[in-house]
Amino acid sequence: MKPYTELKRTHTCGELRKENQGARVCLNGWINSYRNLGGLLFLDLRDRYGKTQVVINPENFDPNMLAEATRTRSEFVVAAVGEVVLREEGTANPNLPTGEIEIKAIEFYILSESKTPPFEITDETTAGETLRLEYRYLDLRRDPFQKRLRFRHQLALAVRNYLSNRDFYEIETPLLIKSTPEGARDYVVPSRVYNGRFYALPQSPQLFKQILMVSGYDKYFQIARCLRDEDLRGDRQPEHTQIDMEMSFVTPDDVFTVIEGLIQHLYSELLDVQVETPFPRYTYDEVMSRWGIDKPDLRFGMELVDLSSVVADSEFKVFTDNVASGGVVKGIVLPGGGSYSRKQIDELTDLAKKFGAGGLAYILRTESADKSPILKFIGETVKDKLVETAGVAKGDALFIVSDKAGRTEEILGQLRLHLGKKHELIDASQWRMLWVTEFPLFDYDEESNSYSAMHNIVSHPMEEDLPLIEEGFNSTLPGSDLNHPWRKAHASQYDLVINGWEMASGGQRINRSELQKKVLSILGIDDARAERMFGFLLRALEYGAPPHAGIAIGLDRLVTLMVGKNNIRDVIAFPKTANAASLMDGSPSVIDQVQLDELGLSINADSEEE
RNA sequence: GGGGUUGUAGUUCAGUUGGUUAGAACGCCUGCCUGUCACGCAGGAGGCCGCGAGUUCGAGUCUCGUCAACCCCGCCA
Repeated sequence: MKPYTELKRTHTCGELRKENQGARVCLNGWINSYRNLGGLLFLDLRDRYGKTQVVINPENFDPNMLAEATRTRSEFVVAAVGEVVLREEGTANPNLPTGEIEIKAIEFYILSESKTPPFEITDETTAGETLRLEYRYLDLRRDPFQKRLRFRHQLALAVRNYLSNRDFYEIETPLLIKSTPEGARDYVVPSRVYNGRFYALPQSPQLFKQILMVSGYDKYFQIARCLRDEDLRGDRQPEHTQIDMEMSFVTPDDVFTVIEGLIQHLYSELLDVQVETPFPRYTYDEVMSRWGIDKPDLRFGMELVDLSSVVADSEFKVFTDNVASGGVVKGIVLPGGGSYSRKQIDELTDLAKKFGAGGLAYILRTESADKSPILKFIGETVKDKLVETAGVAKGDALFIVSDKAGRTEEILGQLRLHLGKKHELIDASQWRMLWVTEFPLFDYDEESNSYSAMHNIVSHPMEEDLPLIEEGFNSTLPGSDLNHPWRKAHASQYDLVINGWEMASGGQRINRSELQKKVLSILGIDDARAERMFGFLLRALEYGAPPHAGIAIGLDRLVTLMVGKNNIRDVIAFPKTANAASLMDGSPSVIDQVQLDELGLSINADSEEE
């Protein structure tokens, strides 16, 4: 066999056309398929650029090379030297860009053999995901994956160009950082030099990008890996990639403008979709009230309708008592739901209970009558008023939940999503972007009687709410009281939502150490602990930190949505399973005793495996 | 941590009320075939029914446990 230096490809498997007729070429590629017609041999070579048919006629063909060609099987890597010829009349393949030509082979070599793959490398596959994750290198060979990873590359490149053209610097921040156990659980890396100490892998570059603002790099971005040791979902992996940004001497409006321009640019460049800007903005309170979720999918209707005042005059104590004690009664209308069966109602009720509802009331409207189990309690008048208020047409169903404020909305929000998907009410051709703003600054936990950060510890309170921070310290109200100043404070914090996916999250950051310390103390972190955990940030804030704001876009999610998939595994080359394992390389795995000794670690006997 | 779904040939699946030798398609192997491109035709090999207990005369099928994958809640931005 010739040395490979003489067998390197002259063309890819996707580029030859009839204009190349007569050229002597050499192709390298994988055997996509082979067809032996009893002498005449057709081999389809594949690489990431396409497929080209090679034909071998045994007449006048070197017998040794013919033997090699005959034993060639799927996924062998081969080199074929030959002449580009026009296919005979009627034998062109219109399904292939290269289908008008073929390579009439002169020489043929096997560069590398392949075992029979566990599943066929085809555009569409029925192989299960477990198998495909174990043999990820074969799955990635498939054309849909080649296209998606190409799309991902192009998107990342477009992001870099767009931001670079607007004076942003891409600056890398460290992967080995200090563990700050706020928010998600850290992935932790033991130190060899300092036995008993640990680095953490970053959940995001948050604090480092703020410090870059202090350092004067007033427009920063980074396509950054972020790691979180939390349970997985279809839209969550232990490591994901963010388009992380921060700007100084700006307000949130400036961030919105940059992001809207970037998103508009990406959709236009990559999908040829023209997106309208500015994106609509809704406060957190408004989206929770209208859609019952902080990331509403606006591609379909079914907004929540407040029915509290309508049922307040009814005789139905379940409703009236709830409203009297501060609860709310709300409903959603399912178009065409008037024909719902007993069984469908029961299923939906079970689902509502799963989301925390005590029960699910309903009114089914048909041409002939309105059916409802609560009719005898609420009476015709209130029923008609409900139907009118909610806008229930004949043939529709009204589903009603009566519960505490907040929970009612969340339950209905989940039901709305469920019904929207189930009855295919979602217009998949739409792209609906929106901003959600004015999140609560703090979450209050009833059990531990303490505050936690709704987003993160560096969120700047909204300017008009700054007095509430001070008032809170002097308030005599218990933290559980909804009127406590701290519970009324909002953060200058915003999310970008696209088609019901939380696509980006950001905010204006605290740039004065005094305020930062106050917020930390509200979160139950005293000065000593604050110094231990965030001392480096607090100190940096003491040396002239400019007003700054930023955001991070979930790159995996954005790509997933743009390529029309619904799981981020489909746009990540080497993802983990739902149990955070990699089936391909077998991580996580046990390590040698030698390694443990060097790190000064020992494994508890009861947690040891194998 | 909790709930749900699934696990049978290399792959995707079927498998009756618990009953004799567990099937199909694709893939794989062998032979034939000189214009195929989902090539065709003929033949063949291939099974710890995820794993472990239990019930039973008898278990792919029923029960319990366990493992794995997927989805959801908690968790997470």
